[in-house]
Amino acid sequence: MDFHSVEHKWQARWEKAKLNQFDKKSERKKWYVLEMFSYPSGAKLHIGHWYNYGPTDTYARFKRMQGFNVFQPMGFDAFGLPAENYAIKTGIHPKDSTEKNIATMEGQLRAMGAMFDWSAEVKTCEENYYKWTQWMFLQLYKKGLAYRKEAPVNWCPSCQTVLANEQAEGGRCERCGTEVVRKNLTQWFFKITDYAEELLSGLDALDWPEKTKNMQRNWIGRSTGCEIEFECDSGDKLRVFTPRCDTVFGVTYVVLAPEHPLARKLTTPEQAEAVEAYIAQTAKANEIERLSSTREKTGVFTGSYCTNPVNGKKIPVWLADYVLASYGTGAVMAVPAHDERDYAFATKYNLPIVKVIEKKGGETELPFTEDGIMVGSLQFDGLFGEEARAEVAAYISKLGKGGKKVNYRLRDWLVSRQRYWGAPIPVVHCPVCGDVPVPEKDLPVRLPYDVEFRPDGKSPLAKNEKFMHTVCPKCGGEAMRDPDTLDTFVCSSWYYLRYADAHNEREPFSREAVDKMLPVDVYVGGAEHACMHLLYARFFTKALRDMGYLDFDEPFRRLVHQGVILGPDGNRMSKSHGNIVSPDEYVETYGADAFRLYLMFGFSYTEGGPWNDDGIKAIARFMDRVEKLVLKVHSYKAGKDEAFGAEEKALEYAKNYAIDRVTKDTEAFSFNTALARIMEYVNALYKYDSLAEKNISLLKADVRDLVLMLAPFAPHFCEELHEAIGGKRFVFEERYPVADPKALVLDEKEYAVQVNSKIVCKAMVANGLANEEIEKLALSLPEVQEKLAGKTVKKCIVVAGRLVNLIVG
RNA sequence: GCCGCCGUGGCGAAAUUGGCAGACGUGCAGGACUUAGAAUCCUGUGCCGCGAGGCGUAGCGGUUCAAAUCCGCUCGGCGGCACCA
Repeated sequence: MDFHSVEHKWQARWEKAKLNQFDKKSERKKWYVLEMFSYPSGAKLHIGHWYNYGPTDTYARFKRMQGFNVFQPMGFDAFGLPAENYAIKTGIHPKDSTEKNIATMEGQLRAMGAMFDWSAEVKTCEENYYKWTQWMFLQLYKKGLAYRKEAPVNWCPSCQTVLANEQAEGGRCERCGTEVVRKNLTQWFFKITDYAEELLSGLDALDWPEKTKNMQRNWIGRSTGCEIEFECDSGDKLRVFTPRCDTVFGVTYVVLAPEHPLARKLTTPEQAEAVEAYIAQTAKANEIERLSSTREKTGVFTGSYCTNPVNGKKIPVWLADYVLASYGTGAVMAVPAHDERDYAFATKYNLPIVKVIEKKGGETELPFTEDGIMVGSLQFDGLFGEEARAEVAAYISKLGKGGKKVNYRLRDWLVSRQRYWGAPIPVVHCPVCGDVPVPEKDLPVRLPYDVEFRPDGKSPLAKNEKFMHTVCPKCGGEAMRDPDTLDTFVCSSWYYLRYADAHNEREPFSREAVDKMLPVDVYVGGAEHACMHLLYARFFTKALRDMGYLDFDEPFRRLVHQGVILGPDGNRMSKSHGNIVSPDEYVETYGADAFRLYLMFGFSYTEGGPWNDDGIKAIARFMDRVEKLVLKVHSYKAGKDEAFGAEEKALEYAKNYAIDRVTKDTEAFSFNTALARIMEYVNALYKYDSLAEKNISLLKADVRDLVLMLAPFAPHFCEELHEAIGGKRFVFEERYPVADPKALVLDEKEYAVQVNSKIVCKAMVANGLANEEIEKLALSLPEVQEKLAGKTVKKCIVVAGRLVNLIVG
């Protein structure tokens, strides 16, 4: 078969017949299959694209043949840093390079032959899309879910630019190697923390990989504990958070983060110099350094004291940068006896260590951080673990000094980017009215083309006078635009909604379209998005629901992560490893179908693994075998009164078994085993075909079923075969074969016969035989009798359809 | 350090979830066809042993009539989080 002309032929016919489009008028049940959209890079499609989109398309086509009205859209996550970096390097404008890359990629994606519904294509960098991204921002703002505050950015003093975290790995600028410093800027945040609890609890009901759910749980980081107020001699009140309030009698000092609002206020004149020096020193240290747990702890005494509310003891207040300003209250009660960090710090600075928890039935070695029995804690002595904490928390609450509290690690989402290639933040800063959102009717705030995006210390947009100067929508006075753009994760947080109504000019999507097509039934993409994209998208869905634009809670019902195809050497493919395998040459030699078949057959889909050349030849051979068989059987002439005997029955079993298993495996994204079952079926057909006497009309029907069965896996190839054997419609307009349960019931099955759990022999057992009969049958076997000589049977275990085990002694 | 996942033939991998380990495919060996090779087809193929038989799912131990699968410890690999009090 000439694969290339066959691919072109069917792709053109599918296109003409609009076969790949979602049928908005159909009554069939919708099935929304979504792959994570692509970033339009200049390079060609790599194996990762093929591995994500090829097998998932097989799944989509399979659902279509099952009678679902499948919606499988594709688009481009087109804003973002790489295009801008490329522009800085080459001088080619991000818009130009991105548009060019999209055009190239569209062509390649079409050539894959996936049934993408291009009529719903979305490109996030186009006005008709980012207009609505800005609209989303405004809705969140109206709802109080967008706010502005100061936050540090990574700043490279040499490149004069803000760096994303991944560009500042190891504390150095990825481009020039200069040490990155922290700089404070006023930036926009989305209040995702408002949804922390729901984002956490919602995970339970989702059909997602457990691993991913766990990562999100971890990321959200719910911690239950107690807030406790320590009153300072100055009268200031320090609140701390602790999940271990049962250790509160062992507090020997309190520590504030250096950025804590009371840090300077609590510093006594004698300590002022040391404290100022310490604050300056920690401000210099960047985020990465500070977060390293191996770093030696440092700190400084403020000179002030506060009082432990449970025992009235006076304890010193320290500053230390091992306490994070952004978590809990930014202050911590230190219990060196029962916390490793506090222990290390107390040892270094000679602070007292007071044991208040003892190990149940054993030596208590400090620091002892497990649950234990309270000691030296007045009325609480003898209490243990959870009960102890409940009692102490209740007491603190009674004292009016705090009480139970839940904290989350999840931080609000910083969405400002000091970058050019993104959606401008639709806010005007007016000297009179302050921050004023741009009225919806004035959207989009257009991203100007003519901008100096080479870095020189300012946001690129800030240098464009024409863009920056505007009038205040509220008072009409002179005002300035926000010079920042939105994080590209904002764009990708709602694209799956836009697909449903991609050409709507009046709103981001109509309620009707979304009600009909959402939520996404199956979402397939890389596991690297487990925490960011997938969490943000869930947040958007919930926020939009609360604003009345949707009525579902979760955007993605089922989630599947494809594995990673590694280089032949077992390393991740990369230029530096020199191990990149390009799909192109394989597609050229063997065709698109063979290539995707190999990707499905050679790997466990969710595992991936090292690339290996050998398998693709085997796939080509398999396709050859199928083609030969199909054409050969098609050339046969059927006779009259054809026999239906044991051979035919065996063939029907083989077919129905294959259908049954392929259906289940494809549903489970277990493409390798699905194809193994189809191969077995092909072997069975060959075997039957080799018989002298055969039922031709049965064989013809079974071969046709083979073509249907294989169609989602090798779409062009099977269209061609389907046509060759007289198919009048597209193969994808046919129904996927359904297994006949009657054909799956065999008259007899082979059982393993065991004596004392060791296999002795095999025996054919008639279907439906009672357990006692099976036991009798087993006992009568000569191999069993031999083992049984002089012993009695104590017990007999029968596993239906599998084995019989005689326990003798 | 913490959390999670994984470890099965020469290789890619299966195993209906506790029930015949190694499906399917590669590779290898032998054979058929061929002047020869390629392609194709057939047969064999976990390991040890000529054999009967024994041993085998990283290692050790446990539960069970029965363990790749469940439990405990050890070793090795991968992913995530990483001073979150």
